[in-house]
Amino acid sequence: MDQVSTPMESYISYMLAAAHRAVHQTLAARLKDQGMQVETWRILEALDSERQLTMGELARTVLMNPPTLTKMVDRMVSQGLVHRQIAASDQRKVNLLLTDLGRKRMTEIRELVRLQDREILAQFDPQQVEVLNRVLRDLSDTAG
Amino acid sequence: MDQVSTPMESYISYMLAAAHRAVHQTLAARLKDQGMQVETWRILEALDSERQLTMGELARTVLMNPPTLTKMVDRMVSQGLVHRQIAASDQRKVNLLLTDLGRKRMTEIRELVRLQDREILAQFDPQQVEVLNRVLRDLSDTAG
DNA sequence: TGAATTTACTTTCCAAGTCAACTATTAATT
DNA sequence: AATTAATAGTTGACTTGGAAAGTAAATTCA
Repeated sequence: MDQVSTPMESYISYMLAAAHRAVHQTLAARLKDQGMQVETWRILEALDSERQLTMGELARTVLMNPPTLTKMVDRMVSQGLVHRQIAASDQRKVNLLLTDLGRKRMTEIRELVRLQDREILAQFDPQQVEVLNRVLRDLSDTAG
Repeated sequence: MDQVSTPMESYISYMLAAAHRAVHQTLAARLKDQGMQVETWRILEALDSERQLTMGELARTVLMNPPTLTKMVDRMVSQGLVHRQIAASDQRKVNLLLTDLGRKRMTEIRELVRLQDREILAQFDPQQVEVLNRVLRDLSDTAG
């Protein structure tokens, strides 16, 4: 795969898109074998770390727009991975909770993701990894 | 905007997605004011640097799947930004060419993109920028 | 040479995403 | 307290994206 050297590579938005796409696609392919989508796993993972996440909080965490999340959660509910619970404190809010199946699937998939992470990071030295994390974190705050 | 610190941030695929999303969204918002989409601009830019790009080459360059590109090019043709030309050497191939309008729009937008790039990179020191470029380039080769 | 294969691109059909409008609930104002 | 405004989430109409099939041209090979 010889990627032709174009001036495109001088734009950060492009380089980020390219790197993201490559990493996302390999991960997606692996998870697909397990009948799992990257975004679906991300939701499960987020629900595991913070308990009692509302739809809004979750949307921000998993980088989705609210309508997209609502529809994806609908599918996940019908797959038995999560269930909705109206918050007691505020009836407008919806808390999402993992089912046992959801937690089980999440744990399995998590290992695959960590494996890929290790494979990917193995090609860089620790300083590079540190800079990457630092910079990506700062870039994430670029937008509101 | 206080992004809660979650273990999500320990996954590279997530950090890449977050950084990409943030940068993409601010850029998209600016280009939208000019009635331009990021992907549309990317196509124009690619066509400007390499002349006589076929659909397939272009798809790889601008990080799109062929069917998606075909449809986007259809729209761009009807907007008068590009036009198709069947390659003389191989009748299966389609060369895309910038129109005068396409080239004009591209030049205008390019400045906006470069401006944002400068703003973003200003917050990092040169070594960080160098590592970022190096690492993103390597990550792009993660997938085929 | 002509049948089979590969390559380039497009189309089709269906799944998924998005904007704007909508409902319900809570908070703020006067 | 009653009205208005703001917030949380969902819905609906529309657009876009993607996998797989379709078309057509070029290439391989028997």
